[in-house]
Amino acid sequence: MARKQGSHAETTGPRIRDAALRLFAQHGYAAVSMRQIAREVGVQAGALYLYTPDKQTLLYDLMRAHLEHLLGHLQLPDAAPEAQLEAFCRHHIRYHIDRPELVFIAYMELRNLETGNFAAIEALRHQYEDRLQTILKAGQASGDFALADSKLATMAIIAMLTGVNTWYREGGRLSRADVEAIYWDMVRKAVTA
Amino acid sequence: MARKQGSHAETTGPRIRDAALRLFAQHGYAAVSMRQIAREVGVQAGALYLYTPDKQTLLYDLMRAHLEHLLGHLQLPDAAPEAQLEAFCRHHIRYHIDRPELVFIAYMELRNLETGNFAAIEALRHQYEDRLQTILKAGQASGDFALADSKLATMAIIAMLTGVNTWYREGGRLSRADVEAIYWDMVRKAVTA
DNA sequence: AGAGGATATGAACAGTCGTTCAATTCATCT
DNA sequence: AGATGAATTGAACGACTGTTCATATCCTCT
Repeated sequence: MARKQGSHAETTGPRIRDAALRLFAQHGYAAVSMRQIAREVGVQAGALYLYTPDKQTLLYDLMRAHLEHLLGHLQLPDAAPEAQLEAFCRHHIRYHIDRPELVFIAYMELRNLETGNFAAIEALRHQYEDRLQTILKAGQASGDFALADSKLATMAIIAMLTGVNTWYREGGRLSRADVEAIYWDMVRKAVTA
Repeated sequence: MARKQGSHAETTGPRIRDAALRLFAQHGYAAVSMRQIAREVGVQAGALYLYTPDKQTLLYDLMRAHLEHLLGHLQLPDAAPEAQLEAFCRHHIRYHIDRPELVFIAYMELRNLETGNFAAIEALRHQYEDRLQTILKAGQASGDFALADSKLATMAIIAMLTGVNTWYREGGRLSRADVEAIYWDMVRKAVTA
């Protein structure tokens, strides 16, 4: 007994990642079984292993793709620190609003990564944080920003911006442009001299 | 076969909650088995059920106790909005620094609560958020604060402050008083007119 | 000394877990 | 038409899951 329909090799892979993403975000990595993912895709559990070596890699690939995409799309203008910071904030919020499930997983499931995978993801995360801290330090040096501690300010800003995903829902009271503007205003005031 | 030593009724209960707290925080609720918790306490799995009706209640009780404690200890001075906001921020940071594992669980394991338990926890969380939003609205009314949106500012401030637990480690570069002061400075600037 | 209750054990239950693999089906190519 | 190989099934593996319960032990009270 095998396939009931034609071949689906090109679509099954992405559909597995989509289902895993959705289910991991909803119930958590540990609470989701390979059989649940398979059912969602409309396939038997064994078939998943044609597309991923194991469950752990399924999680790791989702997280790595997310962080590489986040880093790759961060384009900062060759401008003053304040303009760079604005670009960073708007990029961060926009990206997070567009991919709530990926963002959620990348933060929540860190502890379910095996040692080597965890280190790789953490390295990417630090790269991203460093981009922000570099901006803040430049602003300190130029006198544009007044910060007691650039590392702490980095973490505070990222936490604040990422928090948008705890409440923002598409079609709500505020548009994405509103949200960007309001958050940027608070960040600007918090760091400005 | 049964107990090897004397009775431990008064200590076993708390030790189970401690072990559950630590293990849930480290590996996640779904990834921790009752047998792991029992092993940590030095007891067989069956004995856990003398102290909790089931695993779910173990989680729920931890989260409820945490939020009730957080709310119960929030004493705001009868003063101007800025002084109230400072008290709120310092309380929040202090509380979070002191109980990183409880805070972590209360946020991360929301999705593992059954419907009724989830609603109860969410109600407590909203109560806490409302305390902050009330301060912010008062500041808006008095002209002390300049906020585009008090609800959004509430969420932004809480996210920023809670983020302290992603990086703060006891005995690190900054003292708890330093951290409180730096965060409060950023919040004050972000909301001030 | 003996009874009674609180505390704990350890085996058992039925179910689920991630993963493997021989067998099977289908599309494509010759 | 027949062969090839990719795609998939479904059964099976041993291990582990939360929970229950008869049984056993120890402390306390009489």
